[in-house]
Amino acid sequence: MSGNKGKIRLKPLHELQSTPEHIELTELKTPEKKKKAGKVRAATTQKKHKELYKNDQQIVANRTAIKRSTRKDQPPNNQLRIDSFFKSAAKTFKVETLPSPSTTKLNINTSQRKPKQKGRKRLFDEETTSESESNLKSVRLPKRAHLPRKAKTVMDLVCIDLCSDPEDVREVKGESPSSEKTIITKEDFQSQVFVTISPQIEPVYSKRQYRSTEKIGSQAPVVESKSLLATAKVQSPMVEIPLQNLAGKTSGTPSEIIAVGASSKENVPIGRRRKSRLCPPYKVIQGTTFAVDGFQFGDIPNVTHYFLTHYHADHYVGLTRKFQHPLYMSPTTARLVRTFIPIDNKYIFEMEIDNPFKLNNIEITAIDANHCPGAIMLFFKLPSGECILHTGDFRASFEMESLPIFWNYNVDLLYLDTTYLSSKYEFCHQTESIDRTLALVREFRKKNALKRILYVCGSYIIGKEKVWQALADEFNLSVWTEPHRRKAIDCLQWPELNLRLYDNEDNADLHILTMGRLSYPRLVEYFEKFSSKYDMLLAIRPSGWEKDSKPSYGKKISIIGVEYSEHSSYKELERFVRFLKPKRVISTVPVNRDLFLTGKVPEKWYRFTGIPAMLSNGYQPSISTYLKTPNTKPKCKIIATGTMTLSPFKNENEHFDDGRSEIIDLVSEIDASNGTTPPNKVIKVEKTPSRITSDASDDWLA
DNA sequence: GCGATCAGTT
DNA sequence: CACAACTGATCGC
Repeated sequence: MSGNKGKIRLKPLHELQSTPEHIELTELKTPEKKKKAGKVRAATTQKKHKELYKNDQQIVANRTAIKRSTRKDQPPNNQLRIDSFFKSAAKTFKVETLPSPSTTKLNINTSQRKPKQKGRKRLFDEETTSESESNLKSVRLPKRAHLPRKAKTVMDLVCIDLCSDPEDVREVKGESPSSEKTIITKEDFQSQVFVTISPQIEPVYSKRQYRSTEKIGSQAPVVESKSLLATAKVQSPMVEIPLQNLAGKTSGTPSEIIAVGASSKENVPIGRRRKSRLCPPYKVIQGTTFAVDGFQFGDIPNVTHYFLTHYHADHYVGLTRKFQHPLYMSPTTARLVRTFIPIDNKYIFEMEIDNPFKLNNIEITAIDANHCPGAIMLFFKLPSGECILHTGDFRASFEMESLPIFWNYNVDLLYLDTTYLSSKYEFCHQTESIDRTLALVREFRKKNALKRILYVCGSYIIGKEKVWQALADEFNLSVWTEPHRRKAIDCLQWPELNLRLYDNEDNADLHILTMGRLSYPRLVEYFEKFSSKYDMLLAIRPSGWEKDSKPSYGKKISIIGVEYSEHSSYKELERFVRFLKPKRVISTVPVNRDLFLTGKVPEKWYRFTGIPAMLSNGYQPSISTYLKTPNTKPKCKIIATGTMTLSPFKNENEHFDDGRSEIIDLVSEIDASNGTTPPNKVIKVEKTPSRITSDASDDWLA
């Protein structure tokens, strides 16, 4: 693995210096029109709904379902199980789920629901042998019936508006959060909280209404509102940052906001939508002036530098051409941003992976996040010595545990991607997902050996590339994708992908399409265009939600759902947190689409006595990391048979208390305070070696 | 046309 | 139904 060192490529800071100081923390006026350098949003052209498949009565005949084994102990023959190979890996990983208050909290919704059925909802029934016209229509037709957007009102619905006026909201909830659950009384709300009022008659309820009573606590007010729930949660121990320091300013229009108790029906027009929301505390790194993936909150007070962890819409949301602050990201993400969001290039700064640099006297290292291409985690070393890791979106892996930076520094505070923070989320390694996919497709090809097959694979703008790359390689397929995604892929500088790509869809046997197009009716529609050239279409849908889904095989259209996740599974999360053993953990993932409501990581994962067993064993890369990474060799030093170190061996005595050691760090320092960029200033930190014992790196949890 | 927001989709 | 990450529509400027 990399030693988290090397050179960095940053722009001279003096170019940048003028910007943060002179930017007013008010909203910037729209600049004069620039050329259309790329749209973030897809064109919103009116889509005409065709009548579907009038003559397509025979589509779903002849289902010869190939059963995919979902049992993990019975992988396909051709497949090597990672956790079998590494005997000590996931297999020996046994942790009881704990009935912590947070878990209860998270599962409240679930517990009130009907018993779950397993697996994804089928698009069409397995037993059905033909799909009637009306059936198809019923799937396709129900577009949304739009209600006018202004049609919000407060009737018996009380809306606590978290987002309109941060100053006031802060007063409400800004008290220092206690470590215990806070009970909020109805009076608290009625005396202080503001609501959104609108003059319209028709109430528009969101799909899900919340009765917050049981959810917050028995004494919580009975109010139906998603936002109220959020407000309450801000006081919960999940948010550990005092809001006073972090709440974002917004430009809430006073007319939008009136206090509870005012007459709701006479009403102030809702007017323009609020410009920005209140910034949740986890968007700003404690003890710094850095914001991570927080672009939809206007100019966040006291924030001088912004970071974008990866180019996915839910993370760059709010990032527009008007953005005028220093913005840091990986080179890949930077290429994507430059391609799709016409931000002035002078604000874009690239961080090379594993190469630390300094900003405001804080050392920052970008670490590969094992999410989508260009996704990074951020490691901050504060002048106080405190270390903070922000995972961004990530998929924890054994390989990550090999990173020296995690061995050389204790993580005091962990901002964690808790997307799958529930024990029900368990899925296999990506390589296993791919193996399963290939096996299914191989079988499909065998059964339809004489047929001409058009392959379709679902994808986001970026992400899931490994799936279709494996398909293309295995079956020697030429690939085409939609122009927008093609532009994105070209930014990835991933030669193996580009080798496979063709500009013309007619020359390609594998089409990469937006996930949303992989529904059965849309595939039928899609296939019409190619029906003269192909006999069948096989769609592969890779998603974390495809667990236990069965392939649907039709006469023409077949769909295979593949369990494939770019986020950590529950167990991977737990393992990672236990490995790092941070002092505190803050979740960065909202639950129920409420920015202020995030998951709570079980304290058991990081508040245990003693040090993690792994640390006592010294530095241990997983064997796969070691074997696959020839670069590690220069850093390795065989010091005895059966013992090795991945760190330069310098001085036996310079061990930390916990037995860890530190490798050489090369740090290019940029002094933001005086605006100068010391030419290649390098700070050398040299510390001691690591002790390597065996590769039993996974036994420490047992 | 742009940006914000919401609903709907896999 | 869960979720992430869109896509598409609408609204206000």
